[in-house]
Amino acid sequence: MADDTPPFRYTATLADDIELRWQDWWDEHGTFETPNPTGPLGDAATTQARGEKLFVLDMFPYPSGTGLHVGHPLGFIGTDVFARFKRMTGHNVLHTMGFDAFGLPAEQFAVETGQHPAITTDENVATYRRQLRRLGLAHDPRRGVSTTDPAYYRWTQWIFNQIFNAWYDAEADRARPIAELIAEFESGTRAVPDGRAWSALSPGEQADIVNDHRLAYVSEAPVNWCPGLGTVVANEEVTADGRSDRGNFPVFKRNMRQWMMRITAYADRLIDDLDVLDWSDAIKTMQRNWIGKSHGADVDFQVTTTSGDAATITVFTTRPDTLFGASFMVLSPEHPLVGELTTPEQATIVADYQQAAAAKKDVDRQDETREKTGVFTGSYATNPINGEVIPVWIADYVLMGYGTGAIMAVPCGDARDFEFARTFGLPIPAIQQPPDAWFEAHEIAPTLDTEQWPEAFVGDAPYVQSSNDTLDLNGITTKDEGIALVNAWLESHESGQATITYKLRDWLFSRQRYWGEPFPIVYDSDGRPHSLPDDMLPVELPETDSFSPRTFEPDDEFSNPESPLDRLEWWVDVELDLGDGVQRYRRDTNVMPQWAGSCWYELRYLDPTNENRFVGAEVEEYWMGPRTDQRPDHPGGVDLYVGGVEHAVLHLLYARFWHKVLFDLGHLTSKEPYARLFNQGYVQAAAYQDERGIYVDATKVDGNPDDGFTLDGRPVSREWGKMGKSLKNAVSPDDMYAEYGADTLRLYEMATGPLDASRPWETRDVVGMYRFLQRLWRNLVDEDSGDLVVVDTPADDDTITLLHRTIDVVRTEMDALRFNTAIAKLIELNNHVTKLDATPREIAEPMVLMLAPLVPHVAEELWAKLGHDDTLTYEGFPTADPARLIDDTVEVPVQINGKLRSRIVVATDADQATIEAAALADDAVVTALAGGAPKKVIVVPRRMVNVVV
RNA sequence: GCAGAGGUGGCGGAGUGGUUAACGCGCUGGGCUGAGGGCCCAGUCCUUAGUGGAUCGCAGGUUCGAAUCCUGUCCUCUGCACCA
Repeated sequence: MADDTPPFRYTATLADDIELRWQDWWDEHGTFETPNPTGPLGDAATTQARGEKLFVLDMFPYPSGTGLHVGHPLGFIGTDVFARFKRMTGHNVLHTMGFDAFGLPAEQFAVETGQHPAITTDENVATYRRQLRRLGLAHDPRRGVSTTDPAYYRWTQWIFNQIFNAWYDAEADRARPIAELIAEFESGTRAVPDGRAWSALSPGEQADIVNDHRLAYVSEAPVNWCPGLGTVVANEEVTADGRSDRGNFPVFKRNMRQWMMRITAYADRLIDDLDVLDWSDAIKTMQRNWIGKSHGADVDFQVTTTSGDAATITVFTTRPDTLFGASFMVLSPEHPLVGELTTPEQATIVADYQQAAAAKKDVDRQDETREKTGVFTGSYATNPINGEVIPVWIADYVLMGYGTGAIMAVPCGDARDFEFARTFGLPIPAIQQPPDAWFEAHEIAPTLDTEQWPEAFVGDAPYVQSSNDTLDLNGITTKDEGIALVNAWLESHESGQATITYKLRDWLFSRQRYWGEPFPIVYDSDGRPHSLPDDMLPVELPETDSFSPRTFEPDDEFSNPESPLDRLEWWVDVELDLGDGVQRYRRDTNVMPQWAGSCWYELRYLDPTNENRFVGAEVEEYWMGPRTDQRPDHPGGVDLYVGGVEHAVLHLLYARFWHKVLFDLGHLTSKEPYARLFNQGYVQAAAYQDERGIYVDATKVDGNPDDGFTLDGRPVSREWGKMGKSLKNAVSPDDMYAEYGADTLRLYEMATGPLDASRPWETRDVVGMYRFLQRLWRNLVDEDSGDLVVVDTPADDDTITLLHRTIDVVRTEMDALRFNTAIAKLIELNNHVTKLDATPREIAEPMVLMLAPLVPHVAEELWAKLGHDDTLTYEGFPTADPARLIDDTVEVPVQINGKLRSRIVVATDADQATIEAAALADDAVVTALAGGAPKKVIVVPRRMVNVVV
């Protein structure tokens, strides 16, 4: 900077001074502390005075070791602007931020640096807090919880116990305390599964039955074992190509004894309640797809095993109406009946096929482009609906993990079955008459001879060749009707039943890692789990230096998980009195997955210091209770939740599940955690790769799109990607603070586009918003003296009108989270003020207030210079005078044949005839008419006139 | 393949039946300033320079009038994917 820069110009240095000063002021005055109606943070009077409640929430940030980049705070700034705006329009706004600090990446970072994860986590959190504070976010600092704090995870463990000590009553369609289940067994109102009397069971047998009902249960089941991570992971954490979400290691299906959460009990409610959520259809669709509910039927096919016994193959189908077209069956190679159905002649070929299928990686098995493969078992089954004897095959396109692991193949109506039948020369009977248009599209004449069909017909069409002695579908045209008739027939003939299946599996909840919440569970000498009572919580994570998990070669499928906690014999072995006198127990050595802490954090924000309850009942009802005043079916929950789409199925599904359990058990009044979800876009940035395809540091690249890009003289190629460490294109907010200040950064991020759109980061564009703030500053402050230059003389009429129009638009746009257009309007107003001889106070004050949510520091500073001695946080947002929104006269475009030819000025309330007369008198129109009469004149008052000649 | 979102100046984006292109960046010229930077003004599709013409992925259509509505088509992004 040169010496002659005016001392009070709005420079980065001045911005830095203003911003730090106001951040301290806000902290000292507790400006952003939000009162609760009651409880530890209770202040009923202030709560009342602040106005209607509003809970604004950002997705729980995970404090990574590399600190923030400018892409992270996009949503944080958006929620801050919105929350500040709402404070100024009479709302009691709750907005805070804590940290999701447990989990794999924290632990991996700790392993890399050799530091204990507790230390690195604390450092990372401190860095995040510093960087976020520097942005001027108006968070209530008292509520910023961390999941790694024992005072926090004490309640995470308490919630686990609630889930453990609950079961799902399918009849009541809700979770209930496990004690009520035991009471039902004891009283005999609920029958014991094997029919014996409850009192006849040993205590151990009783415990096993009860444990089988719990919402959190230990089970030996196929799980995703990831040797590269040394832990099992949930289905949701496995990518489509069978690798781990974190680390991209191979994942293997293995039977292991693990903790599961019975999320499947909630499948229907998780789908149905999507209807009452204000979420995007895209996210709702993703959740529905993940839950994957499909209606269909289980159909029983009778077979005779090679040893002559009768057996039943049950298949699941969504199209029982096509049963008449089932011409063969296909079992998964892993299906338990395969052995008994394989004839000696086929034994070798079947065994070979099974072996080949087992050896295939999931990746290969899911490659749909490959040829259909499969082998015949040698056995035949009977189609229950028409008595046809059909061959039983095995093929790896049928998966054991879905439905029953067996399908009936209806090749005429299913693309895969069709392809399979063609490949192996199996019959393809037609059971529907496709419409003529279908044949035309395939350029063949209509025929039921499927030999001529190029592919399966999938859709609604009249059934043909679909009848037996007691059922006739022929002529029926809708599949719903067909399904209903076949289902009824199957049930009355005891050959099957209507049923529903889900793709959703129970949630695998345990991890063999160190950096997570320990389970509040111990095992007795029989190996049965017991939850620890409240007064033994929290179960603190034990101190140890050996926090690294045992990991394996990523493809070492048959390795076994070893939890770091297993090694801590002093901690694992305990003597406790759980009611039956002091006994020895072994602690559970798993830890919870990272999702646990984020399943309920929004509830702890409400009442972070409550030591008696995870959240006070009245506090929860105040902040999250159903807003039936807004709409009758409002489920309750956070008023605005902002975050990226990447959590569409993981976090959002898990959190909804926990919330519903807590709701069922009577701990909450809201039945959903997040009433409104808004998905922000991402900040993308140019990333560069060298000739080897390795990403290089984007800040060191020279060049431009026309001449190409280089690094140290060598060419590099450019692409756009999500900003982050892996693409080496991160820009730190610290650099932006230093160069322009936080207000400029905030403004730039909000101005580059609507909040839900992804946008490229261009550091060189930031200067535009910096200049805007400089012009704003100069309109109010003398750059040489620092004195206010605002005058108390009234503003002229045009300026006042512009002010009110700006207020009108800015209010609407901010309320709708469209900050980019609000900023554009404010720039226009400021540009107009720039042209005035002096800035009238009656313009300056509302302009500063309107800018306050966006650029709070400079707004506070100007507000103070304008003579106010308190923060503007709770000042009323300016209100537009409706009379100022309408002019006396209006300029109306005059079109001739739809082309703009002239403009006329008429009174705003002029009637059609007056406007038409004025238009016809216009020179351009007179010329165009050349003395003739117009064919037609269209007049839209206040909008336009169109003269057709 | 299926589903969803989207294609607007050199760039990010406004505008969703009525004056197309708000606001910002970049670029060009001029002015102020000792240079730099900054600020101010004008311009930035074509143009024979006209109160001219074209234009919102492409092609049709509806309408007095289309970026906006409809049909088809191409492309991009996101999600799902042998799910029975």
